[in-house]
Amino acid sequence: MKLGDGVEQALHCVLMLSGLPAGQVLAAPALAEFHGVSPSYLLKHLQALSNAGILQSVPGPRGGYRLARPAGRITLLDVVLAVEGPEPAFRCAEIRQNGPSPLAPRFFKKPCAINAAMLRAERAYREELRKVTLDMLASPPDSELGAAISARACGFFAQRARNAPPSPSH
Amino acid sequence: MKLGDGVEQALHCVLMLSGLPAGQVLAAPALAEFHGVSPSYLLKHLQALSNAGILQSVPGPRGGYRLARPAGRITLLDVVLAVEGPEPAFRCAEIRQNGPSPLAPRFFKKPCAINAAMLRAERAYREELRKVTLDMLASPPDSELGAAISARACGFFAQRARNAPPSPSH
DNA sequence: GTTAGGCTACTCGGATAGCCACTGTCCGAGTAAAGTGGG
DNA sequence: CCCACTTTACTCGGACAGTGGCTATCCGAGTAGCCTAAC
Repeated sequence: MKLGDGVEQALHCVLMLSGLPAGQVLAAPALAEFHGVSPSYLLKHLQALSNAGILQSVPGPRGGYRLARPAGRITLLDVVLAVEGPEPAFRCAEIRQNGPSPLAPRFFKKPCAINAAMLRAERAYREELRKVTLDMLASPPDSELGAAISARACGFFAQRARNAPPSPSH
Repeated sequence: MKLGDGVEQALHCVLMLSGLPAGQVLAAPALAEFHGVSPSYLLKHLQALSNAGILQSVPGPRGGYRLARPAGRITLLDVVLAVEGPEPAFRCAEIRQNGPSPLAPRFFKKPCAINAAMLRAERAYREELRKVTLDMLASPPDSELGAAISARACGFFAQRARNAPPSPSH
């Protein structure tokens, strides 16, 4: 049970993009520099987020990435599934069917109790992630931490954010 | 996010051992043959379960494995953690500290909101697995499926199970 | 017949190669802006 | 002065190697049972 490091990068990126002023985009190299990670590798995950419909990519010069829908409608589960893939962590190989005296095939229609329990646990995991939307993760601006984060992000936005078509599609 | 295949093997093995009559043990080759998996590889995970205190190993001829405590006191979480390791799936690398304008170190005392949310979700996952004990997974003996499973296991026990010291230690 | 000794065979335990997925990187297709020449 | 074209530079997108962990395997340490031989 191990999540790739790209998940954290993707989460921080979408969280940062959630604070971006409307009508502006941020390029992948800027995001990579801000987080101190490899631009090429981050681009890989940004593509996955774009393909999943979470981010919207604007090609060409002054292009970049932007949230495809409001932060309140993007959950942590969306981001994790987009990066890690939708398949569940526990995959039952049905080893009951192996061995010298396998059960009759008609018993295999329903998943075994072990598989059911594991999937139920993973369902709880995903449900917990589904409850959390991006706007919940922004630190309260009245706190010292929130103010510092906002200041850092705004300063970086003023330096690197670019204007782009307000809503090109849909 | 992916669990190793060994988890399923370990779960099926402990579930089978939970139905073993008291005072008997089952050897690793027998468990491997019953489930149709590699004996050497299964042995690796049985060792992990033994080191975790879930199974009890009896060395020598007529030796084998047995549950170290009643099935009602063994949870799925115990087995999963023994095989996969105790560290959480999401590890925050604190990439906030990277980049050109990192936050002040005093803000890093508390984990970021992302890390907190991910750990909370994983906590729910583990809590769900902790609720399920081995005796809950045994199919009800009055059902057709339960009867078939019991018959298969008992037949295999009569063929491969061996007597061993009733309770050597503790 | 009984018993002590040695032997054998079977078990678990840890240390050792092989392979796949994640990590990290590169170059190509596409596009908006800027520069340039002509009208 | 205005406009259309070319060039440029920057962006995203997909295809290509490197490495760590899971997969699979082997041989060694230890022990219970069995055989043998002496008493």
